[in-house]
Amino acid sequence: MKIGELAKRSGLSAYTIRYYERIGLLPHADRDASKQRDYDASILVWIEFLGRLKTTGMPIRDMLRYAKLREAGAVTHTERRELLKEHRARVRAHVAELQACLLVLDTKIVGYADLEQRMKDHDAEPHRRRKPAGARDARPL
Amino acid sequence: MKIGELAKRSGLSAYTIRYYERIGLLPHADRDASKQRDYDASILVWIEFLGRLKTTGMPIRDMLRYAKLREAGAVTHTERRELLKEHRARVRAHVAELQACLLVLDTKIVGYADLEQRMKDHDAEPHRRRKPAGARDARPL
DNA sequence: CCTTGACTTAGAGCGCGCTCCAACCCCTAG
DNA sequence: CTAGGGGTTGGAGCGCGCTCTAAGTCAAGG
Repeated sequence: MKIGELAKRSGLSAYTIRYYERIGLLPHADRDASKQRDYDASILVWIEFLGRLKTTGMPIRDMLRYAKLREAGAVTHTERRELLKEHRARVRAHVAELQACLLVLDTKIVGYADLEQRMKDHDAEPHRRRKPAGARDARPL
Repeated sequence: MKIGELAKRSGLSAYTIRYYERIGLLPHADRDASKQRDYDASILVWIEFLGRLKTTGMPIRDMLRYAKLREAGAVTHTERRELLKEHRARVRAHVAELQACLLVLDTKIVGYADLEQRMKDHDAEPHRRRKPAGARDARPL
């Protein structure tokens, strides 16, 4: 597989693939007779995994650490596992943070909806306070 | 409150506060007699909210849109609400993506743990395959 | 009075992660 | 034979979000 096809299949641009190779994120690809990169399909698995690390916010320099360990072979399993565990902890913390922000966002959005409702009420019947007492409010539970 | 104190209280640097004012994320602060920014504590609420937008990955140009609407007053409530709803949808999608990645990470981490276990077993008793049949494996459910 | 230090401005610089360019090479189809 | 469309390289450029610098003003404390 040449770089153009790998680009299509992986979703990365050819520019990015070459860049990743330059910095060491992708292993130096074998070249064919005319010095063009010739990829094995197995590289896709690695690229996909890199994508997940990226999605979860891992900076390139850390992916690089992981890539180096990977290239160093089986003796680095423990180290890689520790690296991933630390990363996972950070991602979990980040997800929790996002969920907290989502609650705030919900509150804010509901707040705007309320304000609009009140403005409509005000336009329609300026002397009532807040909502008109409707049937749906009769039993607040 | 002067910029130095606001920096401490908000967690932003004074540089960043000035930068935010320059680009319009923070309203132009009133200046005291000697032309120094003099803040009201209420600005902290806005900065905190900006922080949540940032945490949730909103780019500055979108925060700017929101800030402009805010300055335009109550007539923009609906628009602001829509903006936040769209943002919320993106954040929710991102959280879902992260959670999917976390599952992959979990699998990967367990995989490394298994490999290590097998290597130990192999060192100890090279002729057995995989795990020694222990009590905890007797009923796989 | 003079120093200290926090403040002011416009603008330069930085780290990240690409993205693209220039100039060249090589293979294939018409 | 030649045009087109891929590939190669090193290095420049970009968009983002700050971060810092230079040169200056100002107010309070010793």
